[in-house]
Amino acid sequence: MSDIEIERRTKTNEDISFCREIRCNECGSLNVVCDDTRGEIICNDCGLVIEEHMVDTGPEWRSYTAEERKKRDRVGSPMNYSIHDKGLSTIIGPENRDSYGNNLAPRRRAEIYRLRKWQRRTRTHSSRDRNLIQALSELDRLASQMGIPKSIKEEAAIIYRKALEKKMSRSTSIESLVAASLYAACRIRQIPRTLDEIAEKSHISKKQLGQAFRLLARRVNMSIPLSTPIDFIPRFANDLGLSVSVSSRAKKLLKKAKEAGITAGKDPTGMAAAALYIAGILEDERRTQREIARVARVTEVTVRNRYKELVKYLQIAVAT
DNA sequence: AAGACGAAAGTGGTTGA
DNA sequence: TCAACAACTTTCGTCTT
Repeated sequence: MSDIEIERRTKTNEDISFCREIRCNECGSLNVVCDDTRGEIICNDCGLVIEEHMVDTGPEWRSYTAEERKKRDRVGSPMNYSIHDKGLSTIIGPENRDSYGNNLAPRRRAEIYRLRKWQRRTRTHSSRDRNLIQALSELDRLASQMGIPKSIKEEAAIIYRKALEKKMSRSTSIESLVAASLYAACRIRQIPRTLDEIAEKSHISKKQLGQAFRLLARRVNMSIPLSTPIDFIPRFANDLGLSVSVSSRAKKLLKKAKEAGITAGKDPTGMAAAALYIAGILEDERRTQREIARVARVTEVTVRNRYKELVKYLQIAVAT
């Protein structure tokens, strides 16, 4: 038991805030923090992930009045593009009559004519903006449905803008590009979602999403770290209702596996699933392969294969 | 009856000529 | 551009608890 190091997430930056009214259901502590970056509520004493996939309750991207605009302090440059009427503004009608149906005076008539002209011009100029409006609203919907924290949503918005600058909207649908940006943002922040999960909530296929993402990674030169199995452990463990000791154990197993070089080239979710399976047995909180395979979105066969590899390595480790 | 195991064939993506 | 290739999935029969 002593070799199990309980990993504690502590208050490290301002993304984390205390939420006093919540009590940890594992140890009863009130030392519970809210981590917006990871989208989780975590007990600071025992490390239990109390809540994840929190719904983002922050202000909307769009704003329609000067007062509202002042409140939008949480976003940076993408906001410039998100202030838009979204097609809801008044359109000056084509008839030269006032609201009573009377003909307009010549001077007034000329004025209205000028206004119409400018409205037409600004509208045709804003096709790019309209793309962003649509994209950002889709991003809002997707992120909120998946419980993605706002900081990651912003990251995704920035990535999307970069993609637009590279003219990626020519070859890729808005939906695919939004989903790919979100996927990339999650990878960058080390709390990966699987392609499957995002494709499911978005209205595109996994294949389309994968293609869009690969194109995105190539065109927008940014470093997207490889997702490691360890990144998936907290989420899967929580979905399976496993205790912290199991996930700590699983993480330890994965670290050893990585040192042994048997994780390379393997699906990280499958790897994470197998580690949790073994850790569950070791910690007497067994879950069936089927249950684990379901939350990790891989097949039982894959869990088994990874599991066999891990066990093979572990026996060597025990023997030496 | 449910879970675990493994073989065999199929699928979609990557790589290197 | 195409074929070889590795990883993963699907399917299904058998063994174990």
